[in-house]
Amino acid sequence: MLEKKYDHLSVEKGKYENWKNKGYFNSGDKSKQPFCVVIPPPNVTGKLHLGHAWNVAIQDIIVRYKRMQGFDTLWLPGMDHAAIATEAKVVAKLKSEGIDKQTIGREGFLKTCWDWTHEYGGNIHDQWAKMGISVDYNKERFTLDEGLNKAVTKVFVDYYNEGLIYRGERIINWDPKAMTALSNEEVIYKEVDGAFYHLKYYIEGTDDYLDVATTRPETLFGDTAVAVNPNDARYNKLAGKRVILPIVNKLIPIVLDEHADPEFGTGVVKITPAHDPNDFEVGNRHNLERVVVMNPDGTMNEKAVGYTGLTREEAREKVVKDLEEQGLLICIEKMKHSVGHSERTGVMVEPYLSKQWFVKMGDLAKKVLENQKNKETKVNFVPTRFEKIMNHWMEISYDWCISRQLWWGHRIPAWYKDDQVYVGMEAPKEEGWVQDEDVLDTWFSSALWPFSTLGWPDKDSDFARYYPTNVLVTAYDIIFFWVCRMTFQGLKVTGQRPFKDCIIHGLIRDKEGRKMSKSLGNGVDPMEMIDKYGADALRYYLTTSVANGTDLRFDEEKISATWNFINKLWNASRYVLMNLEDFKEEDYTLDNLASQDKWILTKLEKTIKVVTKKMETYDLNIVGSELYSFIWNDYCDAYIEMSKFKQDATTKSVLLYVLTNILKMMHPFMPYVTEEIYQMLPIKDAESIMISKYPEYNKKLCYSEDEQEIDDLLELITLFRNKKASNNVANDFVVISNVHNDLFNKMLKISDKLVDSSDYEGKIKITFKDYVVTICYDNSSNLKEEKEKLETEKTTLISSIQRREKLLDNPGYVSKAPQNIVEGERERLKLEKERLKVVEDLLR
RNA sequence: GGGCGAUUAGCUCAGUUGGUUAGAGCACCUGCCUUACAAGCAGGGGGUCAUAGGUUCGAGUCCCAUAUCGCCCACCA
Repeated sequence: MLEKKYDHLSVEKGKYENWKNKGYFNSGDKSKQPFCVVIPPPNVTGKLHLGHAWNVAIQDIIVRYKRMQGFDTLWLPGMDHAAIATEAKVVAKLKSEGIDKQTIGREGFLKTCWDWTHEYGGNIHDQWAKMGISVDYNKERFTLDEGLNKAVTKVFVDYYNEGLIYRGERIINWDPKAMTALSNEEVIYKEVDGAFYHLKYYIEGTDDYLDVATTRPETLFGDTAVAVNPNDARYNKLAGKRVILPIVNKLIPIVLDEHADPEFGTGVVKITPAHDPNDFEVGNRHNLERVVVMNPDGTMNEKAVGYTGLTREEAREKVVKDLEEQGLLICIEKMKHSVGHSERTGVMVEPYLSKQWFVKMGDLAKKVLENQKNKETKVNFVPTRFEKIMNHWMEISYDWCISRQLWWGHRIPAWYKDDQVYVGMEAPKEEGWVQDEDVLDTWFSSALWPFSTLGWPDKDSDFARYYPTNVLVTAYDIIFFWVCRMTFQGLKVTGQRPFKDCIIHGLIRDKEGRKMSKSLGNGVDPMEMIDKYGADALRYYLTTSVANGTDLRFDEEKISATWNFINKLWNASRYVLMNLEDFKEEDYTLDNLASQDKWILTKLEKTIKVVTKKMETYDLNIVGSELYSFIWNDYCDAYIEMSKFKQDATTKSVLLYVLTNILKMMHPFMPYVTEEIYQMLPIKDAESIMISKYPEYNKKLCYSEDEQEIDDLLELITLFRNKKASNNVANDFVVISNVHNDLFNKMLKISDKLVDSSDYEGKIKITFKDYVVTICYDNSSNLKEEKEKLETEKTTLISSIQRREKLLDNPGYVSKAPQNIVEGERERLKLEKERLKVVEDLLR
């Protein structure tokens, strides 16, 4: 016997370990169709937040559903070494112990990283277990494990040999705190208060100067020209002349270049090729020298004579002050402009000339765009609008800077000796070769995740069976970082898309709609919610509250409401089990079905049909509401109530049959509570609901006539209760009824109140279709009130009838609208006219 | 500057290829401890679907414009 109240703590205890030990999570049954999902690997040193909980809940629902449908499901778990994120944490930790990364050296540092990996990886396992996710731990991977390392290296080497990876000196985004290059995606632009510093660049041999406006005066040590637009009549005649670079007092040329916008600033722009991507291009066009004026840590280098060693910020202050003293500062114009910041360390990114490794994106991106035109082979985004995000990225794609000046990651498989470069799977045999110090962008390895984890490039691995994967689930903010890159890597390396469907969910926000963040302190720990309401409630709440692709405002009250829903299911099960105490397998029968039995079976089948359809399109929120209303309204409020008046073997069998199907459909959402109840059923088709068979729509169990009959009775019951309540009918009443249905009388508790006629003055006449039920009661004081209500009803009816008549008189409507719609309209008109007649009679 | 999304009940959100009287949860009002559940039951109130046009027999849904909010991308010397 179940406890009176659902207790999530006891229900969820021990089940996960049991499932895991029984091997239910494992893949590999070759007799079945494969279905594969790879988990978006969380950062190994991270802590799962609500977004992760949401993400894995969606995947687990899909995977459990497919597993119950008889697929050989492989949900592959794993974690990401998260190069820069982890390294930053380890560096900070070491620093707090007074240790510098350089002191312990590469080897010592990596050991610390691995220690952390093992420690934190365990935390993530614990959190996954609490969420109840059915991943195949036998297949777990880590982005830095041996197999993945091999895949990463192979892709690098192959690309290099094909000319798709090259090493070059370019302006890249430099993080002066982490002291590494970044990709464009790792830069976040923020509006900051800045200023235009107007400086005097005197023209050689004259007393005239050019007003050069810059936001970064400290970079003037790297200026190698000033540019004006060739069509700018104010300045173009100055081409070929030279100006005196302030402070440095060096002569630099005035060049004509389209980059200078006459409309912007003063129309004169200083060119610093080593510290600005646009200036770099200008420098290339005019063969200008590139002068790097900063050290990797963001301090000024020896080129900034007199400023060497100062930080960027200190240098700016001093430069401005010195310029002012020398009379070279015209003015400071305050303005707002957007400045790139490092996603990880938060510091201002320095555009920096540096030798790095790049992936040539042009052809790779084109391949994706081409493939997206093919319906059979494209990545299907859910919702579809997110495909545009990927396509846009492919259209504007620039070469991807993949080298990072870090230690924690995949070391670049390149070796140098004098001027020679060697790229290969193994180090060169001869003496004197030195390996590149850098590692790869963490996204380079995660881009290979859908196939590297399956054993690629080994031919006889899981790769052959499970690739391409079926579904990838991720939030929209990861499309640029990950989805785009997996797609082009998959297409290039394997010749196929990495996944067929890509489900995009939104971000979790707080109740006010703000993004959850550490700095705001508005984050919610999913584990706390699980302790409080259970994983089942959290999972259902997260996955059924909003449509795909939209953000979710976290609302604890809704989890609480979900808990109530589970409690409802729990108590319904409790009722069923109470009724089935002595029930045996041989008692089970679906013969001699009464109308209400047929009714609930029909509603069940309809629910199975829509649920299955919506599961296939990943509309989990619709599945959720369908199940909710079926369970609560149809099964609990109606069928269970009706079952109390007919407690034969058929009723018990139907109660059990429907409950079993409910539990199965709910199981992907609420694995724990459904398993708990399933285990107590007197008849079951599997040793665990996890591996039981998912319901299939069965048309044979649909009885539309009985469905209609009970629908009508329920409608009539509601009308009856409504009228009775709104007219304050006490217990002293009798009923004249033409509804000769015992169930109806019992539901309304009027079996002993039925009469053929009555002397009571109070009469409420309820009509619905052919049913006429009159409540007769002794309460003359209510007569006036009742009359008013009838008047209101009459007015409403008349206007509604007029509306319908007008509609049905419209030849366009009758000829063009679908037949069944028009028929329905006629039917309702007929009912309303009949009711109007009744109301008018009563008012007479 | 380009793009995307949102705008529906007091709040948070659904709303399928256009087709009954636009739904749910929470909140609210009324009455009930009816032996599955008071974290419940029964009944109820509450919306000119942001605004203005258009297409259509018919628009929350499709098209155009506008407003407000949010996000993404690009530029910002």
